[in-house]
Amino acid sequence: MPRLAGQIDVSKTAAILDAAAEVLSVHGVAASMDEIARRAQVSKQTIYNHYGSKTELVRALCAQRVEDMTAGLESPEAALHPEEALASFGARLLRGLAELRSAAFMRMAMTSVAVMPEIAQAFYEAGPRASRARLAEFLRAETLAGRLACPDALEAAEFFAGMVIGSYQSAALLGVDRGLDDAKIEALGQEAARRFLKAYAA
Amino acid sequence: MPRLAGQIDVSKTAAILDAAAEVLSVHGVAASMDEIARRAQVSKQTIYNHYGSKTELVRALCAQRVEDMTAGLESPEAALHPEEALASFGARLLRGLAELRSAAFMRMAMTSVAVMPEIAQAFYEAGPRASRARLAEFLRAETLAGRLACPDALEAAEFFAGMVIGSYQSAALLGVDRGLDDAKIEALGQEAARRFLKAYAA
DNA sequence: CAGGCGTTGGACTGTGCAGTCCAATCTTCA
DNA sequence: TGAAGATTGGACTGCACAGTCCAACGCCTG
Repeated sequence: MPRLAGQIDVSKTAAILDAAAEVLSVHGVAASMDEIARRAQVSKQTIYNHYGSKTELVRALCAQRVEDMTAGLESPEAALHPEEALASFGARLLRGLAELRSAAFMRMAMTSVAVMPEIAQAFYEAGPRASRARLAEFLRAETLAGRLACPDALEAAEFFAGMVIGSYQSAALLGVDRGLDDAKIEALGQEAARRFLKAYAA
Repeated sequence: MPRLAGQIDVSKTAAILDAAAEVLSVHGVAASMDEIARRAQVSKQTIYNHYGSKTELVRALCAQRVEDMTAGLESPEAALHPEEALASFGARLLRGLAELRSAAFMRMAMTSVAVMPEIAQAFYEAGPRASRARLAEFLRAETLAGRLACPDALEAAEFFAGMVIGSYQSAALLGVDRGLDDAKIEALGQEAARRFLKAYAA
């Protein structure tokens, strides 16, 4: 990768961020800068040239992560039958949780609540809060269309998301493997959708 | 508090554990032994006499916590109307989450997944898993009695617990204050119970 | 070619912490 | 009263890590 004379090497920035993601998701905030530098095949000084401090590096990494989360979030498709739409939305939610990376990052954000509360807050808004908001929007539309009856769409969204996620999130965060495979994820999404429709039938 | 000649002073053991709980729940595993000693009004050496190492101290503290969790766990009362029983069980679940101490400990357990996976596992079993199991038992009984129709009681239990807890757990863990007061807790438990009954009507 | 600037790696500083050591003191039992 | 053993506090060791410094080197641009 070429770079301009005396300009910061952008390819290094990415390498550092990637390495930081790997190392931090394993060791949490306790990970050492030396190890990140080693993993990124970059001198420690270079990291400090790019980010100034460990705190800044973590902040940058979290910002990227939050962006990824927001970008990857899709709303339920109104074109489908509500049960199908909910089932597939639920399955997507669960799949997101099941990713190891995601649990590791959530863990990191939690760890640093005391040190950097804004980061944890950002995670909450981009993750749980945003997904519920999207779902609530869908439920409101379905209610207006007469296919559902959700007087409090946000509460209903929390209920549905909670049903699907159940204790899988706690399990993932606590490193307990509950053997969630694709088939189970689909089945859970479907059953939750079915029950939800019964509870909120128009 | 009296003690026997040359015997470990039990009152100190408790003081150490209390201090450790306070300090660790604020600073996480990063808390220093010196501070715990200061808080317990005990010399550092005494802590080492009692527990041998920081790891052992954390382990003991978690064991105590797990015991408390298990002891405090009550089943829904079958004598009540299922809706009331569920509502009050749900409210209890939420109240448990809302306690700051509980979130801090969960965070601590998560932080140490990499270092002491058994501890995290124990938390999972004593917390989320045990409460779901109790609830499932209740649902099975109600199903047998013909007041509900839960073909898969454990799944239904996860659904109900998930509805109640919603994203409040994530919020608590991420240090986001959602202003859960007693009134809201009651209302949530009630509404969740109502919807659940509709979804699983006999 | 020359000067500027990022990069490198390795040495270095300072700090904070786990865990140890020790001599003095306290508490109970025999 | 004496012996056993726990407690104390403060000094001490060893280590790991954040962050700095620096001299040598490469890469562009003018």
